[in-house]
Amino acid sequence: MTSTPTPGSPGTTPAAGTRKARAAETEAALKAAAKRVFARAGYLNARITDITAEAGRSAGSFYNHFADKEALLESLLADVLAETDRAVAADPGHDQDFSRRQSIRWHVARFWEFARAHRVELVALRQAALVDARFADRLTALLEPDLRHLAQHLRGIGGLPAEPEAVALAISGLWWQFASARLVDEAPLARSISDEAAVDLLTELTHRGINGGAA
Amino acid sequence: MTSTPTPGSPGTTPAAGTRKARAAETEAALKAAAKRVFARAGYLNARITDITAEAGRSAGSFYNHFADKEALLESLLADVLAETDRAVAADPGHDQDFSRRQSIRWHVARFWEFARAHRVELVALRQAALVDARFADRLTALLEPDLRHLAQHLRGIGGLPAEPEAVALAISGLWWQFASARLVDEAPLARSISDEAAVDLLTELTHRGINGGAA
DNA sequence: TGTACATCAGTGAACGCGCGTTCACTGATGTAC
DNA sequence: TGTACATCAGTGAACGCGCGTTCACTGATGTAC
Repeated sequence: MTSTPTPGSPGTTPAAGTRKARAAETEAALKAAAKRVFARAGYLNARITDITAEAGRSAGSFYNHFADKEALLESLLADVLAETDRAVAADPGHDQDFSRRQSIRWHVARFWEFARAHRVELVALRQAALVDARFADRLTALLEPDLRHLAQHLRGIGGLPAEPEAVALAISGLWWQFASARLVDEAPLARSISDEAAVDLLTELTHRGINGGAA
Repeated sequence: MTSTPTPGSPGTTPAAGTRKARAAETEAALKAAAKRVFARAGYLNARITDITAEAGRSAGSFYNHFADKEALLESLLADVLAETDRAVAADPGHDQDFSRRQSIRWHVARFWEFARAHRVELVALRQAALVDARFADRLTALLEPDLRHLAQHLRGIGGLPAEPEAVALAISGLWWQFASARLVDEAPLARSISDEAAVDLLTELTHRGINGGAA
């Protein structure tokens, strides 16, 4: 062989104990720590030194991996999107007919899983969006495909209470708000509702709202 | 109050306002300026010097009237509550029967007026609640009576999709989320909807959700 | 009524805290020959 | 294979920016007599 194997071959996991492995380990530790700190204190309240302390690293180490707190959030969001893309790709073509309760329930359940799995990142993004226009745009961009997807499913259904886009906005808002109350705010009222009951309720409200309650 | 005339604009007439009148004027100017700054930059991004500059006062003047930015927000919220109490007191006993579309529409319209009139303060409160547990409690306390009121109206209606409290939470969330999208976020989709259409849509979705779409 | 002093609202430069960010340094890993 | 040097990840004390907050000062209003 010409020399030692190049430690940085793209796509391969670096051998344990190498520099790159150590660096990757630290980066992962910082991201995991950030999620815990965000969950505990909120994104806006989280200090960089909170994150490094939680990860058991020094303050300066942070800047070997991220330019600032915003870059770290971007990195977390990229992970979410990558995972979501993988999940979407693994999905078989789903039932498009929103006049059927089963079809609605499938969509609500997917949404609920997504919100539950990524609640920390989603809440952090919403907080960041309040303060930073760039993240506000990112949030809009994240939500828009879902909105269009929903509106698409509504097109062609008779007896909607308004334009498909407006109804989609309202329905989407209903889902997000309820998920937020249930998964994040931990409002006492919301906590007493099981995940299944929540999905059932959103399904039923959506179905009635769209189809006028006709079975 | 003495019989001294209230002074005119500070620049033109350094008129003989009493001290208290001058102080009250400055306090009002600071509050009005704060609302404009909050609307423009958001509560969290607003610096105290932004507010004093907008009000045309010096930085130090702020502390003659408020201990800090939080105290100013508290003061704005007190105004909102006082005004709301007055409006509620002026209200005749309203229709309690949520099986009637008209009754729902009345409640939605009242809610919409409230959200529209006080959107700046409400958004500021929501932002403050993200960062400050005291305001989080205040927000919960502000919303709770409405929630209970709503749940009360739902009790006794047959065929609800879930417990009255859960349905109230979802319905209330729907209203808030939609009002927020329409009145605050200025999402392009939401802006194309008129106030009346918004109230109609929320009324219809609520009515269908509660009553299963039966007219 | 006029005069002298007290008090108050407002001013803005200066101060200082919190926290993000830097940087000289350390020890370990990689490379050259 | 061993040796000397280069590079890198990590460290943590120190630096400095932004912004809230203070405070000595000013001019105007109120009060005492």
